[in-house]
Amino acid sequence: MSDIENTTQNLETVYNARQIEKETYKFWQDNNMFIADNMSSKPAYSIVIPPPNVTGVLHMGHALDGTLQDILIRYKRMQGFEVLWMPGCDHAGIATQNVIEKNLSREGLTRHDLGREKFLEKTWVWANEHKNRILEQFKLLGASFDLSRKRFTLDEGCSNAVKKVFVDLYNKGLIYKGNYIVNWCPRCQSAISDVETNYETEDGHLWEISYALKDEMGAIVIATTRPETMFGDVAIAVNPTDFKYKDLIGKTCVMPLTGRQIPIIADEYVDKTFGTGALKITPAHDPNDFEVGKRHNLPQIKVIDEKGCMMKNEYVPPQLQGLTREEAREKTVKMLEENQVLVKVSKHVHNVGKCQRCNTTIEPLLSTQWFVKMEPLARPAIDAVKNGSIKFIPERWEKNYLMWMENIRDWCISRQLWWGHQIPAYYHNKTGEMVVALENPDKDNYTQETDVLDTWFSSGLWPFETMGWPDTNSKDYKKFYPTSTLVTGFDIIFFWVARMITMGLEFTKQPPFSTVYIHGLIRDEHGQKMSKSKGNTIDPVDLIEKYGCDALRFTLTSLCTYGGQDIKISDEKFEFGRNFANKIWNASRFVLMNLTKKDDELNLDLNNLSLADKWILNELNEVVKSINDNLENYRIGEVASILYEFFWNKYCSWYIELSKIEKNENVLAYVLEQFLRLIHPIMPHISEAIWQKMHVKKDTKALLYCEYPKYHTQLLFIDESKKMETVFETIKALRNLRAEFNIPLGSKISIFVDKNEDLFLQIEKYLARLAKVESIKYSKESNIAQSAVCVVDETKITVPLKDLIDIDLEIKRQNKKIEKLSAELKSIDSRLKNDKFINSAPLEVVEKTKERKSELENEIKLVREIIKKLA
RNA sequence: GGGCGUUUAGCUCAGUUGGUAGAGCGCUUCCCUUACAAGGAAGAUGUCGGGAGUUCGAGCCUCUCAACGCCCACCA
Repeated sequence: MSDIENTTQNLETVYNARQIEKETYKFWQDNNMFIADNMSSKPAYSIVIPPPNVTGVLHMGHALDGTLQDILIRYKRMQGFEVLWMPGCDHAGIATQNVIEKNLSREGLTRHDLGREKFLEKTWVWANEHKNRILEQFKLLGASFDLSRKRFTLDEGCSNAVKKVFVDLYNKGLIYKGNYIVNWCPRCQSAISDVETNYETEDGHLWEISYALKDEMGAIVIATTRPETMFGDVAIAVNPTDFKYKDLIGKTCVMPLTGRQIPIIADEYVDKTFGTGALKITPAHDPNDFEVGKRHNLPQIKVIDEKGCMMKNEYVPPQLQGLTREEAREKTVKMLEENQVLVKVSKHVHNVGKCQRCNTTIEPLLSTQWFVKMEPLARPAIDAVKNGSIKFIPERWEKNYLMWMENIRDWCISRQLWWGHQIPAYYHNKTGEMVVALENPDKDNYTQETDVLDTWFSSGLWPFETMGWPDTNSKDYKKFYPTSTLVTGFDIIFFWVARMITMGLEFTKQPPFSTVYIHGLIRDEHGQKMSKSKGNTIDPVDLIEKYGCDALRFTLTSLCTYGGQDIKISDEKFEFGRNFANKIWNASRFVLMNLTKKDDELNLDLNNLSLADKWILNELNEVVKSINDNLENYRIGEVASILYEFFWNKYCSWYIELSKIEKNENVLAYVLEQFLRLIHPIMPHISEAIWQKMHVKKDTKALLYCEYPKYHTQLLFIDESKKMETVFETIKALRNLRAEFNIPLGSKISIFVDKNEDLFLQIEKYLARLAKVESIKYSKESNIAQSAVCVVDETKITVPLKDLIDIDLEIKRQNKKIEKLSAELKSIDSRLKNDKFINSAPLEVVEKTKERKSELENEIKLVREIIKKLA
């Protein structure tokens, strides 16, 4: 029939995860199995990877995120979709520039020593060296992404897309340049956006400073947490309804230390109850003051520079000029004290803005920046989620997204960095006239804007810039855009997801994806965020080396809950996946060793099945149904536990054991093969490797391409399944009895049963092997004087124990059972006696309860009789 | 200030149409039974955070309180 090559091969005795994983991944890659075909007639399913930073190394977050994407991709591939998982990296503006600058500083250099061009050259060299590293690491996860399409947010295609988007938005009036107060990081030397600013609670002080009134006695006392900014004050503001200060509004006061004169104004923004109820207005260094200043047409006086130092200008006292913010604060306070204008100092806890990248305290600073007007872009992005064309899973993130979108503020997109997309605006060298265009209109006379764009500006275009946009006729764009599912953590919903949605809708008129699958964040065993500085990171590469990639994937998957809770991990947790992989290997090894037929795939003869065969097929069928259902609904953790339970506790513990008694090779192989398909998305390597060894019909080249199992009604065997459950209960009861009476497995037992003769005849061989039952006799009445008895499904199984029996022990055992049964009966009884239950509960439930009642009553009756006879 | 999440066995956590609780690890006893000791068999363990309500019936729904965590806002 088949030649020797087609014979199922045996598996190695020891499961060497890493070796198998390396070989298997190479097999897929060498055969180009991850390459998407944009001319395929199959329906498309596509995912774009959240592009990891070029600076990055693989961490547990990637491992989880990558695994989940790969599971979806592999599942859909097996379902017959033409899948594309688009890989790539992000240029990570600030992060990368920081790395290069740090390297330079070791040589005692700054980027300015090199100049822009040289610096970028150096950065490109570094980026090119590193941009493959992280995607190479993703391969260790078994990622089935299409590396032939690998992209980079600074590559030519992305750069063109960025330029086009910028110019279009500008022409539509949705990008503007202006002088505004922004979050300035004195260390990064750049503006950053609101979402890149984190607030930390700090212990500070509230200083109350007296400002003397001009031309009259008296003073007004203001409260501030930042006295060093006072040199930029342009007014004192009080609440118009504050009677304390009613008479002062409109008057002028004289600033301490500098003697500059500023007006007292009224503005409703001022909180009467806070501090002294009087507020100094410093528009150049506080966002709220900036607004107040604009309302009252006040000047803006800058006293702190881009480095966070006091400026050298007429407003700052000479002895403070050039000092850092911190030094200046200390000295200012001292000076105020000396001048006896410091009225009060109190401790004050407040929130201080920090740069997300380097944790430096943000300086709100007046500067000229580029902004995207978000409100018009947000509206369709809100609608898309509200009308369901984009769905979040879990749903609760929708609310989060909508709340942010509905209160959206303009997005500061310019960064004073060199690494990134240089803004396509050009200034005339002489006139200063500005042109926003794809190309420099005249290289001799125009100079390009030096600012670059926020990194998230280009990643916001990721789903379509990677598909060939702006060429909407490109094959990839037509086949794979819009993408299907976006998989990411909740921490970048605002940074990334929201921006992709706004940009996608604006420029492609379609939502960039239909589902956003949000998973939890990986934390350490104490629930702390993992970070290098805390030293609590776990390296996925180490875990893969130690436990294997499939073990890592399975463990992570099994920890995913439907609600997307954060996942706490520790090294030992991965033993769970390792043990399961080992179990799969060993069970498969047993099956393969026992296959004699050469051509056994799917030759299921439904007319020639034993009770056990029907049971396992029925179980498998139920599993198939529920796995498909759960995968469609992103309940991936559930999928892992269902497969674990089925394989370990059904297939291995029972079916394989039964097959040692009575073997049906077809079923044994069929169930294993189907299981390998089912587990493949989660544990791709081990399943593929075993499948390659067992599969003989090679009509499909790889498990990766096999059809994902489907539910079949002809595999429903409900009655047989129930019977098998009785068999298992019987075996368990007998084993329990053995354990309780300390009967060694070596000594066989005989049993008497009073019912179900047909079934017991059928399962005699099972009981013989699995419960060491020597003989089964049938008798309505059995002498139980020297016996132990178990009752399974109302069948009385009597086990004569001769002198072995300890009657007291047996009575105790039976009484324990009565107790358990009675407790249940009691509660069921009270339910059934309640007319309201009978009337209002569904008929089905009432019937079920009644059935259970009669079952319990019978069992209790039987056990009572047993006790009576024993006593 | 606003919003969200969590609180279930010693530990880590599952538990979606409401029908008196599950897994893994750990623990106890026994077993190297010819796939697997990273294994097998048999067990023990919970007033499901507190309180109230709806219901015949609540871990699950409503309200309330408490503890912990996160996000947004940013009263100087």
